[in-house]
Amino acid sequence: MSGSPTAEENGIKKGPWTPEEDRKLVDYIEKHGHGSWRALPKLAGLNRCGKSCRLRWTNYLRPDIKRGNFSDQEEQIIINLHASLGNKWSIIASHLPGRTDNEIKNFWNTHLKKKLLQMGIDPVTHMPITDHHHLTTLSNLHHLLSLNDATQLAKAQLLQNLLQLLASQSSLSISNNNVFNTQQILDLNYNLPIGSFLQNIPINIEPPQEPLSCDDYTVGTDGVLGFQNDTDRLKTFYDMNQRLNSLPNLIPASPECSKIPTNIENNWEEDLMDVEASDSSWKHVIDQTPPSWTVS
DNA sequence: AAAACCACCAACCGCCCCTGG
DNA sequence: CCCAGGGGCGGTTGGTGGTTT
Repeated sequence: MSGSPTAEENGIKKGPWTPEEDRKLVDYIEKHGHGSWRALPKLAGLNRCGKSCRLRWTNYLRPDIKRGNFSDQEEQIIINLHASLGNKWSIIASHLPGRTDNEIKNFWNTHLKKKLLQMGIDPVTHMPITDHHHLTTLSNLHHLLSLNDATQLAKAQLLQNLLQLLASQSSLSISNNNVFNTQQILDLNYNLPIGSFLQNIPINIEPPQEPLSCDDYTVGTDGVLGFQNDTDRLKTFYDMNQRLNSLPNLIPASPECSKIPTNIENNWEEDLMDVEASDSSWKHVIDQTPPSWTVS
């Protein structure tokens, strides 16, 4: 193949950066700014290409880079933003101070994608996966419960959808005035782990009688809190609840399958999968009804 | 204890788009 | 309109460290 020589052919170094190279790059940028990235390596005394310098600076050496694991809040923001923006990593990164697009992309590919798939959510569309062949969690349920008839499969499917709906955590919350409250939305979206939300999940909710009052909350400051979806979600939640309750009870696969979860917290979905399922265990999850949940 | 396997992540590559001259 | 440079993105690689066999 002909063409321009590769970096290595030009004697340009590749691979991991040494502390010495890092120091040179930082020193130069602190004194002169980066200017033209193409010109920088020579001026800074680095045997690297400009692009490598730029990536090293923006992804690692920049002073405002945040280190460490992603918080639940950051994770939720990424999921929410990805649902509305797709793979716009730089835009997503702009909502997470100190995080780089590359870091977010890696985190998405190694953690979040897997997590969503395990929850039965398509990481591309953020919609529940309906293809049975790809519903791994459902197949786990199937195996767990020894489901062998259409009714139980249907119930498991509905339950799975319900879990997905809860997992999508939504912005559902009701204030004393029966109006969604911004702080509640933010709490739910950004501050509370999913498990906390689950503990307040109502099941015997009434269907919305009319469109929710949500003029002020259509879109959050980051542009991701679409309220129409929340209304839809609430309706869907209600509908699934009705359908779920109308189906016969699940039958435990064996006597050992009758353990009842005593506490479902942050890792509630894992708990659900781990605990050998029984009707009473589902009921425990589903029947946690807050004192006053009405929507009008 | 050692090899094999796996998960994670920094870094790279090639392509594309945008912008300014 | 064309071109060059900068920057963004998807996909991938390779090193490292932890876990399993």
